[in-house]
Amino acid sequence: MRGAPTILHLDMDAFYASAEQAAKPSLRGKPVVVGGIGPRGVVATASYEARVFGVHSAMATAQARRLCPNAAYLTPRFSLYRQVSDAVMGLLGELSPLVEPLSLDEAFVDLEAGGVEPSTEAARAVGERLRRDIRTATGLTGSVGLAGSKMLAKIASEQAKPDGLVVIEPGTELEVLGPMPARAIPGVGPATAETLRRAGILTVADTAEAGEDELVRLLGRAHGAGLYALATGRDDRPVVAERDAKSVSVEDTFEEDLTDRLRVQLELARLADRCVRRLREAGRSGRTVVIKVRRYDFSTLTRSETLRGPTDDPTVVREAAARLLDGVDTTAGVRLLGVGVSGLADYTQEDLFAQAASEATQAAEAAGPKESEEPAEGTDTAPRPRRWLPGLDVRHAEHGTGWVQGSGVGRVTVRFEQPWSPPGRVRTFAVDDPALEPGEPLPLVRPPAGPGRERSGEAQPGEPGEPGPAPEPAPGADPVPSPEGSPSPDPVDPGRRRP
DNA sequence: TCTGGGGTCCTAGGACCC
DNA sequence: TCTGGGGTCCTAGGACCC
Ligand SMILES: [Mg+2]
Repeated sequence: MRGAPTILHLDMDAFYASAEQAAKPSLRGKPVVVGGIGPRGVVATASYEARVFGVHSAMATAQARRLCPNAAYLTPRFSLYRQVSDAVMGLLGELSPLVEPLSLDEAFVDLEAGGVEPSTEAARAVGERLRRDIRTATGLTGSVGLAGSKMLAKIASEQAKPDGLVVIEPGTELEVLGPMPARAIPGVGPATAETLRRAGILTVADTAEAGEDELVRLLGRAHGAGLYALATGRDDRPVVAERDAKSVSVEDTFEEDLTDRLRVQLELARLADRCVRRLREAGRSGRTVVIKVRRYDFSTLTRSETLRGPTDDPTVVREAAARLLDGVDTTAGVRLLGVGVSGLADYTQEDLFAQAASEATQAAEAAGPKESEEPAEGTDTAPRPRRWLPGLDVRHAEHGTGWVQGSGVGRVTVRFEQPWSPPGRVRTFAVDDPALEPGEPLPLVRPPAGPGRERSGEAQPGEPGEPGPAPEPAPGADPVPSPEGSPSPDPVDPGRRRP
């Protein structure tokens, strides 16, 4: 606890959805849902316009479509969100060396460690300036909470949403916290809230009143003691700059349950390769391999095996995963598979032990050793068919850059617009039109077109042949409804909503 | 037409060691 | 030897967060 509100929590507003609206002028002010597009997808972020319809994070996309059929449903573009996140985190880094990112769109900042005078006025001024700078640099809004502890800074930013700033003055913690539902405390989720409710504990004040012993009895040692401290306003957790990851994992939910054992083995090997690729990109190796299997009925199990030493060898991880799968019955159908590696070490550390162990296993199984660096046989099946997922960037040889609005029955609908253009128009192409290719996200704020930036004779990214405001689509030029992606032609025009 | 993907931390039992 | 007891590692599962 501090005497001045110098712990800052930043939370970007509806981050993914807002980034999409900033990138796609035709979606501004309209309901936008970012998340899994497939039959088993869930919502990652809904824009505020979509939340009005009851759509929220973690909801099945299918249910969101029922509630809000006219929203634009977009697949996430993490490369864009990471770009924006890097810019925002860079601004935070100018405030203090102590920045603790919690996700792409959230972070704590210790302002005192950055030399900000420990007063409400100074902290507030820094917070407001930060919000302006974020808007200028990214075009997006973020909300800021300021308090004397992490928990209260986070609660303050929640209260500040959207596009606001809230200070919780040190000394007022308990009167602010007391009436709030226990669920408002970070770390109290559905299960804990239910346990507390059954014990008659509904508010934070109730939680504090219950006492530490009772909470430990209900929730266990660590959780009970931790919750008691937070409920009584005691929170001395320091802001710590980013730590090294402790595990790397990859998982996939399949559109339809897998029943064929060979297919299950193949997918698991692919996942192992993807996991190792990520591990290597991070410059790490790991000692424990874990697989995850979610069956048709959503029952989920994990199996793990610890090697004698850390590895980043795809063959070693693939084989460990395959061994672990041997002990799992998958005959009734599998909806998800995952592969993870934990017990991470710097990958410069030798993994000869693990490789030796793998070779021993192979010898025991009388299986000839494989090429270590090659993807598993059959796991690198090259061209999966190109999929035009709604929301993704495309470039057309003649019309410039745009994004996929929907696709189906052999056609793909593209809206040609850029973050800095007026709303653009829609055109439809055959899915295999050679003039159409996947594109990269454009920056949300137009890069300064200073001299020296131009590439020789090439047009600026996004400039189609025809400048100026886009005309309305010609009647009849519109595409057909799509089984995947947004309803065409205009997913969000309220004037076209069905009754 | 139910229920993603990437993580972190905690618990609990058995093995093993001191 | 016990009217024992910690640590630590491994494994499996679960809660929680964004
Ligand atoms: Mg947010």
